Amino acid sequence: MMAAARTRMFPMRDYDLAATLTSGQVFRWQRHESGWIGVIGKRWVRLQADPSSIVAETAEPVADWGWLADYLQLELDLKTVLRTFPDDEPMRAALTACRGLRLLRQDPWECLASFILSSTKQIPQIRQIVSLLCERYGEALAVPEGRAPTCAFPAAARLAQASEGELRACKMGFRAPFLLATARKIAGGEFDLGRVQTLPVEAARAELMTLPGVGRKIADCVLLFACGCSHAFPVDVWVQKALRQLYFPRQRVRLPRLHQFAASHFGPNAGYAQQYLFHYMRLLRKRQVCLS
DNA sequence: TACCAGGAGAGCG
DNA sequence: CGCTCTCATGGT
Repeated sequence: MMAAARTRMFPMRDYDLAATLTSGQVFRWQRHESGWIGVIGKRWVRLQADPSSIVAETAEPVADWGWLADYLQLELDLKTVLRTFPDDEPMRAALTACRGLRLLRQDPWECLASFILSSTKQIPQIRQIVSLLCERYGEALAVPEGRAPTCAFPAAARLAQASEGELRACKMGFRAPFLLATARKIAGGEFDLGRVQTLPVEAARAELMTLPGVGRKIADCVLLFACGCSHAFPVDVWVQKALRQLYFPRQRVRLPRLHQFAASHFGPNAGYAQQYLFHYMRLLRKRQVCLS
């Protein structure tokens, strides 16, 4: 048994931490000097990546780092996942552009709440809303000496006590009543997020979609980013654009057909492939990738 | 200024 | 069923 320590080095290859933390699956990580500072559960965490390892630092000594290995999915063999992607031109381009991109394993409530806030918002705005929410409703956390104070993501029970007006003051606009109603269903025990994780994907999706403000896309985000359903394939405006442009050029294809195509074309880790397409499209827009 | 953003839900024919 | 409109807010 290793002694409890505040830092730990994990040997790791093929892990692009920057791409992973900025690819629109999580909204709280901040680049700081040469590393990343964020919160996992009720722990302040700093991550530092180099080509062969990830070094983690916490505020208080840790004996069992399993929670971090789980969050970062350190034991996942990326090459095995990538081999299940279809060998077509769009995927090859996305793979080249996004080498080392990973999927995290998030807390279901934080993921659900964050994506309820995500609808028709740009990622920097989602980050701002989530930041305000944590600052105003989250539990204060221990941080190392000299570090800025930070808070946990607020529990459903805490948000359930807020008023719609207070939530709107966090700049979430028309999403406020959705988040509030969902928080109250979960806090009141009317909806069991833990049980959803034990259901087959289709049943879990249907269950999630009974929550206010949760449609197909947000349900799929929770399934993929928090429940480990690597087949779940969230289709947002960017992924729609990617699928239409790359796979159905000059055709009129409706959303249900895109879902059907995605489910059959991208294999058992379709959701993983989806994240590569999403990130690839964003890199293209920012012109940070070569087209040829 | 006009348009768009990791959508969902309601109303319409 | 398929389409359109609305819902806040901030960025380009």
